Amino acid sequence: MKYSRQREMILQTLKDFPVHPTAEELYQELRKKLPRISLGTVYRNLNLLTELKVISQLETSGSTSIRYDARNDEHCHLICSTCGKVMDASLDHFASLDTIVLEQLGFAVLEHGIVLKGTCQTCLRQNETHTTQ
Amino acid sequence: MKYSRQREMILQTLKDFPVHPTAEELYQELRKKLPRISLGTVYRNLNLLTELKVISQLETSGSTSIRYDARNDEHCHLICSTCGKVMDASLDHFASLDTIVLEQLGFAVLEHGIVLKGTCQTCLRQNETHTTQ
DNA sequence: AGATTATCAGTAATAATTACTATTATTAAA
DNA sequence: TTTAATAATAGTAATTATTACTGATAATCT
Repeated sequence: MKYSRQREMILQTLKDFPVHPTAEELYQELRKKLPRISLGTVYRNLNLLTELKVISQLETSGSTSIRYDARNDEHCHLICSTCGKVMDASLDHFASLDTIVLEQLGFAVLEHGIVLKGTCQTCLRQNETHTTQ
Repeated sequence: MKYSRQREMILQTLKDFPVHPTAEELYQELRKKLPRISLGTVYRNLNLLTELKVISQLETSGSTSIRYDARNDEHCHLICSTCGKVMDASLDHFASLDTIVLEQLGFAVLEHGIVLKGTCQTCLRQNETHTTQ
């Protein structure tokens, strides 16, 4: 596997992206720095990096396009229904989960895809403020 | 909203489907009973039923096509990496999860999208048998 | 430097989903 | 029950997301 400036920039831009982007969103951002980069290159490298477990793909119910995540360690995603923000959370919080699944269902968990939708701290606070006024 | 035979059959066929099918898979099965049904009708009704919360869409990382689930009550999916089988599990097993997320992360969970990949009971047993032989 | 070959840009092809339109079928009212 | 209104359909076209292909470019090895 050879080094390429494009691949490096794709990975770096994904890491710097504020939200987990689609290939298309990443492509638009990349074009600012590498105007001649092609969408195919973005896809090819995202797939390659995913295979190599350098990055990962998000669980996305409904949405038709794949979103990518620069983190490769297992973690879960919290999506705020109010502001739409996607937050990362460590899986440490759910350490007991695998044990429960194994004991109660006889299923040995290897990988987690956890997406929780709800209200984030910020939106919860604003909600409180509004209702008490 | 008017009754239609097509919609009824779509829902029934989804319920009877052994695995959580894509729109295309459902379409192929439906054609056996309603040879003139169109793929657009399948999509339109699956979307409609999803909006009405009669059915739901699965969390599917990577895979490019949406899979549908006749269950509308919240539950999680266990996917066996060995045999590919998709099993349903109640969320009761993870009752503590929401509390942990709220206390430790300040996030109020409303909806769960949980997909766990691993080895199912059957494949685990076969594995044991093989290794002890 | 020169040979080898992974990677690229650009474009074409495929797959999944949605939109459009004329026709059909369900419902409600005369 | 006919009739009118309109939701839903079949069939097709269009759109969107992703992958495949090809000749040119650039990284690496000798």
